Amino acid sequence: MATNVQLLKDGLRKEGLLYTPQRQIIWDEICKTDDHRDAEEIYFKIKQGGHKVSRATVYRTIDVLVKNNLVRKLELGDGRNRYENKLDSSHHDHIVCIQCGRIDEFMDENIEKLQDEIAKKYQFKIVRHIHQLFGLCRDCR
Amino acid sequence: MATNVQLLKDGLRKEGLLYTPQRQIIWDEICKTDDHRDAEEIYFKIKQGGHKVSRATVYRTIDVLVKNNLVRKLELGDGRNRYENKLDSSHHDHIVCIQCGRIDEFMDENIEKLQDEIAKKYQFKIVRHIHQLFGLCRDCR
DNA sequence: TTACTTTTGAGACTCAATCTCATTAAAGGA
DNA sequence: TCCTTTAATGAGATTGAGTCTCAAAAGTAA
Repeated sequence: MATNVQLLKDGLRKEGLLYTPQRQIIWDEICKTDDHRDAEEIYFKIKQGGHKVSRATVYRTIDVLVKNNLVRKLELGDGRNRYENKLDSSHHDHIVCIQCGRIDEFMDENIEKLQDEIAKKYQFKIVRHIHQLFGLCRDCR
Repeated sequence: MATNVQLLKDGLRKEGLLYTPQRQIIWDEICKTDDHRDAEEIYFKIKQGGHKVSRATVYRTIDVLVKNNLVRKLELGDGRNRYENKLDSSHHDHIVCIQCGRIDEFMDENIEKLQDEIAKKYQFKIVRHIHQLFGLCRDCR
């Protein structure tokens, strides 16, 4: 956990933000699992853990972490954003089971390259992308 | 517009739903442009056009049209879904300018194939996918 | 300590989307 | 045609994720 503390401190300093107990609690909670959880879940887990951090602070801090590349934001289009820590931070996209909610991660060098070509063709400077496959996983089909 | 009427009627019949003036008005409005508009925009355009259709009916009908493959739903992750008619319905994905909101369409056979391979590898049966590139368009970079 | 800045918390607020339920319209007999 | 049944509509209430407000608390620097 020690390195995680430093990661957070560095990220905050870089933005000119203060290091606070609340921000550490939130960052710790997000680092606890590799799940893809929404803000509400994270908020309640912190509450359950006996810590007192307000909902507003959870949302605000998650935004900070996303901006500072410590957390990846997952937009599944169902109205709730999910978040995952980027501790083992290789880029990947997601394949989601519409039945059971299972989320797997995939990464394909060739797709990434093709994306770059598309960007060039349309003269866009890409800053991020979303690539999600939705379907039935092996247990649900 | 004649064929559009038939498309709607067929789609509705297939689902055991009734053909109604409201549904026709909504479908007409969506066919009017190739823009990517949100439900609220479509609702107000109908209102402006002098027709009276309730917001609830607009939302409900759009859902029906999406389910019946007459309309494509675009989830950009900004809390508002966009819709476009699938009259000239070749599959495509979207490249979005985060500055001016411009939305272009792209399609890459190779990416589609790679997706299929990923699905196979993870043993998913894919039913839909989202692939969006976000960045700055040539006018905004 | 003092003066100043940033962060936090509680709850109000926003806004797209959904739900409720009484009313209205359509379909299919007889 | 009228009657019965079923489906759709409209107005407005409700939901729910997320944001905003602002007074209080905590941090910073001198």
